[in-house]
Amino acid sequence: MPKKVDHDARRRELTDAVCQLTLRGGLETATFRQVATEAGVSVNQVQYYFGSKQGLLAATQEHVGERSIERLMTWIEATDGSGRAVLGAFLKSFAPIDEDSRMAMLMYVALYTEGVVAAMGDPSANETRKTEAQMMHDTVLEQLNRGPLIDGIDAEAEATLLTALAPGLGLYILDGTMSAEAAFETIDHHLDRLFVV
Amino acid sequence: MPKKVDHDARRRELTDAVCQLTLRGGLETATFRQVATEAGVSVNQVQYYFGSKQGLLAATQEHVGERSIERLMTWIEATDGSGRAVLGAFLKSFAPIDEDSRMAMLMYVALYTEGVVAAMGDPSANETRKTEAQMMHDTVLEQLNRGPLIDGIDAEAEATLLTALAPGLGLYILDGTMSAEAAFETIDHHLDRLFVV
DNA sequence: TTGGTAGTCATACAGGTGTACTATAACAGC
DNA sequence: GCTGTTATAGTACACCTGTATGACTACCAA
Repeated sequence: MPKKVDHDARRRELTDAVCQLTLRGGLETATFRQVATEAGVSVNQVQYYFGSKQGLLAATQEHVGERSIERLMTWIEATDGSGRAVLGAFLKSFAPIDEDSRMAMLMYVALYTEGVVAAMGDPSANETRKTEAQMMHDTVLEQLNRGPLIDGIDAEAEATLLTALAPGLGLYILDGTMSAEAAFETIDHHLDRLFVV
Repeated sequence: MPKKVDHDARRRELTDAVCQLTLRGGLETATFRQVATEAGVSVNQVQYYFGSKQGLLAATQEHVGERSIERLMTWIEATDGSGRAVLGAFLKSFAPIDEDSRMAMLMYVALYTEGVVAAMGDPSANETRKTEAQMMHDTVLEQLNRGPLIDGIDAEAEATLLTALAPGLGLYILDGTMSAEAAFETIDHHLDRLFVV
């Protein structure tokens, strides 16, 4: 048997380079040559581990998603476990407040357009996104249903609102239009209206 | 004096071609040659009217913004003029429900990343965006203050929430995750909570 | 009619792109 | 130590990018 390397680790180094470059100069600067230079390897190594540019970007998207989930977990672990606290943590985990989360959001937006465009030509290409959105909605709804909710609150409708609110606020934080504190206040203020204190 | 052409009209034809191409294959397919072909003119004409690629994209962004404002006006004119109705129209005008508004939102997202990246290197480059966000917030707040609001409603906090909610919902409509009807219901449902009926 | 400028086109150029290909180095098993 | 597979590097290729340049056309003022 020949030389053995940790493929996952190598791949992650390279997708990290993609993120770093995107953060500095946008997705269009993440070329094979730039990625290779950033990671300190040859151009061919990028080909070798991903096959094509599309493969590289797909893997990057995947890795960013995984790290976002990890980040969410730490947010949740820091709570008291109540429905309201877990929900708050979930929503706030979307906020781009440090380099990691900024990068995640930026990458998501950068890859968003081509995803939408691709979905127009081939609707089945959008199934992953739909599934994720459904999961997000369900998660929010689940925590809402743990209550206790104020009388007359429509959990389903609130879940839809919160599911859209969180990324909306995230974008404003990302572009420097809103402070993270203001966004968190907005979330808390609205949760105050839903949960019995 | 030599031949005279309507520069604004020519420029708009070309930026329209950029939008059309972006809608079909993403912003990266909107090259000088593709734009020229789409508009049925020579490559040089694009140079002649915009000078550089950056000039073309900047003009495109501007034209899309202008058309969004026009679209908003038609939404508002269709209302009874009450604070609640105008606010609802304002928020719903962000929804990408036809080809025009879909294109506007897609272009906005496509140009968003480089805007954010540019703002990192040069914070002053973000002033326009900040001004627009402030104007949006003020507009929402103004209509809220026309009331009549239910007792205890914090208009300032609600303005921030609605300002983030509208584009958040818009993104879900754009990527096919949510129907426009569901988004409108979400907006109306929340406005019901703010305004006295 | 004529001159001069605005507009238009075709083409050239230097540089960058993703990818294919070939050759070499490193290592695990025999 | 040898062997065969994996990993890595270097390079070449065809194509596309934005931009610069020079020639040609259409028009209006004189």
